[in-house]
Amino acid sequence: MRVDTKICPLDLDLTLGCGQTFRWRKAPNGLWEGPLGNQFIRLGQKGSVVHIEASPGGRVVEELVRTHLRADDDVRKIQKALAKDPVMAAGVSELKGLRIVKIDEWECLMSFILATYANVPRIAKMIETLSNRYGERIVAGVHSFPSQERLRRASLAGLSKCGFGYRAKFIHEACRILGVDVLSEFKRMSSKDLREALKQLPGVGDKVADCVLLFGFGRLDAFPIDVWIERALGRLYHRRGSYNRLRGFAREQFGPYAGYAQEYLYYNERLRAPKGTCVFSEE
DNA sequence: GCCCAGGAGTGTG
DNA sequence: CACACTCATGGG
Repeated sequence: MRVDTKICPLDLDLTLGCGQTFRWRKAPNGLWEGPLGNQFIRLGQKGSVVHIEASPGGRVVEELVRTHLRADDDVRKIQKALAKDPVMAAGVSELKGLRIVKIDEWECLMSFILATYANVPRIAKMIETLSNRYGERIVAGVHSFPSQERLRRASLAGLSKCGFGYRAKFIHEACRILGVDVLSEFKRMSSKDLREALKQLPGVGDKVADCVLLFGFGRLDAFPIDVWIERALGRLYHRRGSYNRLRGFAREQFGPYAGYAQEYLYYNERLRAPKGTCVFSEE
């Protein structure tokens, strides 16, 4: 199976390797591997074509991958809109194929509760531990992300043995609070109301809420601010201050595609800047 | 050993 | 509103 990316650029390495998703691994043979829903997926890219393998096989895999990679986003239009900002204009040229990922709402919420104050490798490890203990086996050594029903049955004592630290309690309490159909109700809410609803949950503050809005619910105007984004805004835009202050600046500066701007800044600040070749430049 | 990490919760001024 | 402190723990 294949997804043609000729119409609009899509770069698997940029998209799956930039830290916005935690379960994909690049195998030594160059293929990206990971669980997606209840299937184990392998993705490879040759030029403008993405090859898909799934086990167990299914007919809806391509649609699953297309949704996950947001293959229908018109990133050229998005980058053109963002390029009215000179910093963006100078920096997006090598990130044309970087796309925001669309993660399952439940998986995204739990993942970013676990992600608080941890680095990306550790987050990936925690999510793998959670999946191995509470998810269902897909193929040898790979488990799906645990469903609401299964995770709700997890005891605090069990979660506390997973090496999550104080996050174990947040996961446990969030599972108790969330009803079965709450997430489908969330999907119909405005971004503003959804953000407030998410922040009611234990372990969900401004940053986690914005991550879940962006990566889980596909609200492209959300602008999560972590330590890397805070640095980038200070370094490139000379902006500092509270979360809400920075968020206000981002909304005004980047508009409805602030989420994409955030991902470009994040990639540059966390993955590119240490190498010394900054894509983005000051002024 | 150190410092840091896709922070949140709580209390205080 | 802002800041200060605490919370557990693994990676570099």
